[in-house]
This record gives sequence, C-alpha cells and structure tokens, in this order.
Amino acid sequence: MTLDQLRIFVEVAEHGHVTRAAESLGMSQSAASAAIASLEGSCEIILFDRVGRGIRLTDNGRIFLREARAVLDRASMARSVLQDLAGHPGPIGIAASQTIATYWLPRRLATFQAANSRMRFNVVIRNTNEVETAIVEGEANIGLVEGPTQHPALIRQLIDHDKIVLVVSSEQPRLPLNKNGRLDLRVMKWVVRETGSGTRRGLEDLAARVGLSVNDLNIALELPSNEAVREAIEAGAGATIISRHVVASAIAAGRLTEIPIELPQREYAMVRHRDRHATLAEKALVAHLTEATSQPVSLELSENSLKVAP
Amino acid sequence: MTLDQLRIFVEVAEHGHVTRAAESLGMSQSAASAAIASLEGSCEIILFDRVGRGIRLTDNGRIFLREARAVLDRASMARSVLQDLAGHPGPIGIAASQTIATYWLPRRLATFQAANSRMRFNVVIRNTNEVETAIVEGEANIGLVEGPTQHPALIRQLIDHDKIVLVVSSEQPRLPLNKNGRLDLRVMKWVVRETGSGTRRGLEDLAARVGLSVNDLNIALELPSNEAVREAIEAGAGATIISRHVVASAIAAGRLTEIPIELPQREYAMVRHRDRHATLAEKALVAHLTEATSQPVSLELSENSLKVAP
DNA sequence: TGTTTTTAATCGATATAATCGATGAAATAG
DNA sequence: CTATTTCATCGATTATATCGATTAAAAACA
Repeated sequence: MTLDQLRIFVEVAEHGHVTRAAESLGMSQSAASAAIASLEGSCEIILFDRVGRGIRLTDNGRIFLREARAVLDRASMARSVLQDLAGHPGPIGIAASQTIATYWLPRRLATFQAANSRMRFNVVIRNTNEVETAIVEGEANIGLVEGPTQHPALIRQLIDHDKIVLVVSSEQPRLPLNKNGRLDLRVMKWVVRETGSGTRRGLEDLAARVGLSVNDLNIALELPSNEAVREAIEAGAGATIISRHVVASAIAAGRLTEIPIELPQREYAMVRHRDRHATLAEKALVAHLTEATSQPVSLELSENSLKVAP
Repeated sequence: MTLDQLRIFVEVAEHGHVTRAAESLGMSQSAASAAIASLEGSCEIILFDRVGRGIRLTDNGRIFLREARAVLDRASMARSVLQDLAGHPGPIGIAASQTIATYWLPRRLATFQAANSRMRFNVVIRNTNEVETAIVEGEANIGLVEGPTQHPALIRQLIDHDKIVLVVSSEQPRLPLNKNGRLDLRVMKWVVRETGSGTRRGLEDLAARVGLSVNDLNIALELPSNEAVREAIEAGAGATIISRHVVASAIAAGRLTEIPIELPQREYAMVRHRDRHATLAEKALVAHLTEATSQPVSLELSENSLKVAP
C-alpha cells in the first residue's frame, strides 16, 4: 500500500471514473487501472464493481475510502510541516464566515500580506457550523466564526466584536409596537440567513433572551448571503438583524432605517485545532489577527419585547 | 514523500543509526541512506546532523518525526481495515490492566478464541492511565480498565464489577482500631501498586471517601504488580486493598486474613476510540466481552474511619 | 602515533516496479 | 449495425529502489 495508490484510489472513487481520474492526476488510464488492481490484489479485496463499462465503489470500497482520505490528509499535513520547516510555507487555509470574510478579514489580510509578501492564503467562505467541521477535519488551518463553537478539539480566541443592528426598509418603517410602546418580535416579518450561520444565530439568541423560541418568529424569507438579505430588506420584505458593516452604506444612503434598540455585541472568534502543528507562517498570521481586540458590552432585556430608544 | 521513506525515516530516527535501522528493516544500509537523502532532498531540508561518524536528529527532524509517525499510524490503521474487510483480520490489540489481564480476560478470551479460531490477539498489560493513552494513540484497539477515564475521545462501556478486599498477613492481624472500635486508615502501613494503576486508585478513592488525602496515608511500600503486593503482605509488610481474585487462594490457605469491612465494588470498563473504525472481528469481540455484566453495590461510609463488620 | 574498527555516503550494476501507448473486450448510444 | 466509450491487459520503456562494494571520516585502541 503506497500513498500514490491511495491517492489514485481516492481520485477514482470520487470521479467514479478511471479515465477521468487519471486525466485529473496527469497520468495514463492504464497506470491508474494498474494501481487500483494492485491495491485490490495486495489484500485480495474488491473495491470497485465493474458494472457495464463503468465502475462503482463497493460497500467495502466506501468504508476504505474514509481510511484512505484520512491517511492522505495526514500525509499532506506532514508534507506541509516539512515545507514550512524548510522555509517554503504552503498556503494557509482560512475558513471564515461570510460577514468576517467580507468585512473584517480583507484589510487585515492585506496588511499582513504587505508585510509578508511570500505568504499565500486560501480563503473559503463557510457558515459558522461548516467552519467548525473544516477545522476539525483539517480542511483549513484557521477558522473565523461569529457564533459559539462546541467541539472540544478546538481552541478558541476572541479576535473582535461586531455591532449588529435591526433594520427595515426606509419606505415602510411602521413598527409593530405593543401597548407599552415596546417592540414585539413575534409580529414582525423577518428575513434571515440560513441555519448554521452566525447572522441567523444572532436573531435566534436575541429571541431566546427575551423568552421566545425561533418557532415563535415569523420567518418570511431565508436567503444565503448577507447582501441577499439586505437587498430583500431594501425591497421591503421585512426586518432583519445583521452586522452594521453590511448595511452601513444603505442606512447612510437612506434606503434602510435602523431601529434604535440595544442589541448585544457579537463576538468574532478564531478557532484552531488543538493538536495540530502550527507552521511558522500560521503562528505569524495568528499573532497578527489576534492583536488589538475590543471589549464586549452588556445588554438589558425584558420579557418578549425590546425597549426602543427615545 | 512515500510511506516507505517515512517508515525508514522513523526507524533511523528511533535507532539514531542508519545501519541498525536498515538491518531492522531488512534492507541494505545504502538503501536506507538513499531514502533519507531523497526525503531531505525533496524539500531541501536537513533532518539529521552528520556528526562524527554518526547522525543525530535536528530540531526540524524531531518535529517532523511526530508527523511521520502520525502518518504511519493512520496508514497502518487503513491497512488493517482493508485486511479486515477482505476477511483476513489482523490481530486485535488489547491493552488491559494487570488485574483484568490476569484474572478476568483469560477465560473470556479463551471461550471467544474457541468459537473464532482464526482470530488472533495482541494483549499488553498497562496500568489504567497507560491504557487510556494506548487507545487514544491507536496503539491498541480495545482497552480494559478498572478506574475512571477522562479522555473525551473514548467511549466507555461497563463490562463487569470486582469485589475488592482489605487484607493483612495472617501472622499479624492486629488491627489499629480507634476508641470507637473503628478502623483508622491513617495508622495502618500500606503496600500499594504504582500511581496510575486501578488497584492504587481503589485505595485513593476509599481514602477520599472518608475525608483523607493520599498524603495522610502511611505508604510503606510501592510495588509494580498485584502478585508482588500480595507477596509483601504475606511477608507482613502491611495491609492493602486489592481485588479478591488476587488473594482468594492465599486467604483460603490461611496465609492472608481479610478484614471484613464494606468496600465499594469496582467497575471494570471497556474503552474504545470514538472515531476509529471497528473491524468485524473487533465488533464480535466487543459483543462477547460486554455480555452479562453484573450490578454495582453501594457502600456506607463515615468520617475518616470504616466500620468493621462484627 | 599508527592501526583497526565503525559508520555513513557514494558509485555502478541490477532488479523491481511504475508508467506508457496500443490493443482488446464489453457495454452503450445513435 | 456501427461508432463510441470505458476499463483491463499486454509488451516495451523508463524510472527508481536496492544491492554490494568502495570510500572517507571519525573513533577506538594499541
């Protein structure tokens, strides 16, 4: 069993196709075919069913695929450590939430890049839940999330705070206030991000803190990006709670109106894998991203409703 | 970077010696030397200092050694999964505490082996702490321990209970009872197993439950095996708390005397790695070892002393 | 100091294994 | 029925790993 065989096996399994896998690996079809045959022969096991003129993973193959991936992941980690030690750092994988990747990360990465021109980054946008798994699985080195994280294998560092705001379209700023002149979350129409995103979580947390469950809220629209949500709100689809960065210019331009209630600040956190070796490059980036974090602010809440500032 | 290169690198690093590593791998010295050179050349990094006529790992080499080991571990896991799927199960690694390995495991393994003659086992004796790390590190597939375990990556199943007893030499059964006719742990001379063993832990727990720390106890002798402890007690070295299995025949033969106090039953538990693929053979063994566990029994305790049964 | 032994690197030769291009066989599409 | 797709196989080629022998350097020993 060699790493090459595993690499070929995984590629073939993922493509479901010997020829295309071979292409994508830059080798001949016969070489790929031979590698699979040799892997199967070495343990007298069948990993692919030859069905028709194609192939399909057997159940055994599917089980072994997980193992093969794990070995390759570990090997690529080892390789990147080696290259880092040799002073040829590979790209640093960063998985960040939409809000952070769009409004927080770019300028910090730019200043860091300016000072460390040889370093390269590989930034992917994932919602908070997906970032968590990306770090645990080793798909990325550094994760940047808004909400809380659960996994015990993660170390978490606070890196910043974000003010979130409640906004509605400027064309229909009629607020459903209750008899006490307070804002009732239940009678508003909400436009939200998908479950698992930090932005969505912001609303869920707020609801929970005034004694409501998510089911009590009237979710009118669920959209997959901050900008999509903003567009919907501008079109009058309802209200949302979102990072001030996303809506600052729309508010300034008068297209959106911010409802002046006190909302909790949200934490931006960096998560990394507890047991994974951090390359020198990674350590430098971590240091750069963690410097100068601001302080959180508390929030006063009451039953099912929120005080609107005078 | 190939698995062979990593294997050779690890072997050389562990031996600190190219020639001996090559021997132990069954290859020529020149082949091993070339493999190292190729590994170093591929990333332009120096893993060994050539000092005198020997070699020594560099700091970089030491860091990479961890990675290399991790890759090889993962690879050997993958290989064993493959062989298992092919119906050629490799030996199942079992790490068990002394007491369990000696008095509990043999007959269960014997009955299992009788019904599954093709299966092989690789049993090592470790104390409870060492078993925990063996499972976490993947050195063994199944762990059998007496005490509690901490690591979140472990799944734990109760498999049995063990009665532990307090014994002294029959030649000096004078018990240091206090004025209430109760047994004071502090004035006894104890013979114990090493820290980290379940047997030692039994005494520590008992002390804690009557409000004492281990430092309050008079530890006369610390010995590395149950039988060594028993021999010491028989020679009149003091008292100990130990599994009834270890001392049953000595009590029956009149060489040891059991002090009739109520002691808590101790749990035998099986621990396995949460994320690791269990082979078919392993699943069968787990099923066999977990069937028919008995029920625990509570214990009544009071301040610093123990009631001796009439 | 000179000699022997130990050790890792190197070199040329050889064996092993991977890869290629071509071909065949089987299945599908038109 | 033909053309095409796709994987397996075969022989030739190439690359690479390994070997045995040798060298160079260091250490041990006399």
